[in-house]
Amino acid sequence: MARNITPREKDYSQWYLDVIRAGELADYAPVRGCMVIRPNGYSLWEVIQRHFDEAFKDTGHVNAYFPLLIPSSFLEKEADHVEGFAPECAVVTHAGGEELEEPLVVRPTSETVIGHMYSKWVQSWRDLPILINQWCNVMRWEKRPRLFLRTSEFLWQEGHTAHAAKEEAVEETLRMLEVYREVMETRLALPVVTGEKSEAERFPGADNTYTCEAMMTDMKALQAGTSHFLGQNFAKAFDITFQNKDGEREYAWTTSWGVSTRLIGAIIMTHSDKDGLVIPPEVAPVKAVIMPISDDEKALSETFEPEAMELRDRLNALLGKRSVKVDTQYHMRPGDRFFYHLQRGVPLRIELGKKEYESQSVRLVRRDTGEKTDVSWDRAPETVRQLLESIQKNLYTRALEFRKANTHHVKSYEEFKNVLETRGGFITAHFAGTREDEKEIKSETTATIRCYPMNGQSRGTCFYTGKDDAPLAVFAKAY
RNA sequence: CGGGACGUAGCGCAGUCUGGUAAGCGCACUUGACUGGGGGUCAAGGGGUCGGAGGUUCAAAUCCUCUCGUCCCGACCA
Repeated sequence: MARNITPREKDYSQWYLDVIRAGELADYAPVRGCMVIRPNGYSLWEVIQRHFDEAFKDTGHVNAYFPLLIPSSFLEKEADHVEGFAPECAVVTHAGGEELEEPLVVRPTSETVIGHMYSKWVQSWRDLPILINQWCNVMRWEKRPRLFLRTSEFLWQEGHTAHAAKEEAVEETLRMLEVYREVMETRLALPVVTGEKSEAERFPGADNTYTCEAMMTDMKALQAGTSHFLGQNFAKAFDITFQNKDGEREYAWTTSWGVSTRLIGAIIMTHSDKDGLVIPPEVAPVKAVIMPISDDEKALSETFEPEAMELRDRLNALLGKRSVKVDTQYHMRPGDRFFYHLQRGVPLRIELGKKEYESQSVRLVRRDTGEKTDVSWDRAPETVRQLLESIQKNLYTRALEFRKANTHHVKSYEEFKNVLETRGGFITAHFAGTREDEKEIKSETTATIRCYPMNGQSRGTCFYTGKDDAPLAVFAKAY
């Protein structure tokens, strides 16, 4: 039992912070709302990044970089956009020892600069589509920051595409939503509900916003990624026009989509436990650690350690460079070394001591279940591979089962309030209310519409207004 | 931004009401010994000027003012 981590049931927020501290993922920066992502957190982000980046490139996107500073007049060109972002913008008013003629906004997102550039780059239908992504930082001033979930500065990826036809842009929006779902489920082991956002929760300036919603182990919802169909709103604001095949001038159709370091928060709150961080093997910077154990220094350096190195090399050949490390922290006692890796979420621990050496075997210990397996040296690589797969699968299944067990369908508002209070979790219900109704429900229960699920084509009577033919919605309290 | 709690060693805390003989405890850290397969034992050590600034006072961790930050609740929020 970890003694430096608050039990989850005692204080969920404190548990979350303890996991981050014990796992050395992040630390507070001198500026309020900002965080330092420490090497353990950053290497996790790098693996996550790699999976998404691959998926973007597989779907024809290329990376580019647009600047951090945006003329404030750009934000104002799209009415909803400026209204949505103005309150959380940081603005640079002085530079070079002088007051600037036009203040510069630190990007909260880049639709505007990118729109400006696209208008220069697009002339003909032959210039479309443009499929660009950028990895960068953004700044949205937060009143109530929380490590990884809501910080004033965070790292993310923003894809921005422009298309000649509306259908193509809609298709792109949905394709990227599906790419997100795929990577989140197969790599991060995060089951998500994909769906469309209500009008109230839509991205400022978008016609439609689609989302991936995940359930955390406190049963609250976390928006893990969004994909927006921007219609021609930004094309009109930034004059992104092209000549079509008939020689007519048309506005382009644009999309944007993003996932951020918030995903690290999602991994923590989905998989971690009383002993700290648990990382799914597919995103773990270190998939397994080999621990030579002995009270005899000579045996360690001459026998166990060389054996461990050899096994490491065989495993790395199978699992990829640097996937497996040998723990040579012999100044620490075995128990301390166990906890060290436990708290860092390493999926698999491989013990090699006297007992194993004599029988030419190793002991494998799973991070997710604590289950121990002894296996001979020659069968070790294959078994490790299988166990990692099994851990990956187990984490996903466990999270999915948890979500299923905590999702309830209701037919009336009374039932809605009752379920929310007594059981919590996700609530599915047919809903045809207005924006005001949604607001009313929120102020009364603090639950919001997370999305209208993609695969929830069922229609029914609205639980709130009694109207017929209402679409299915997922409600929950959210981060 | 409103309400509440809190900032004393790397972490967790006591001391603050009743100013002085309070810079203290546990863990962690250093050195040594015994140990060593889920956070071991003993011994000897190092480390803080009490979030910051200003004020009251012979004297401030302690009282007053301002300020910065963290956590919780609320408002707001891709």
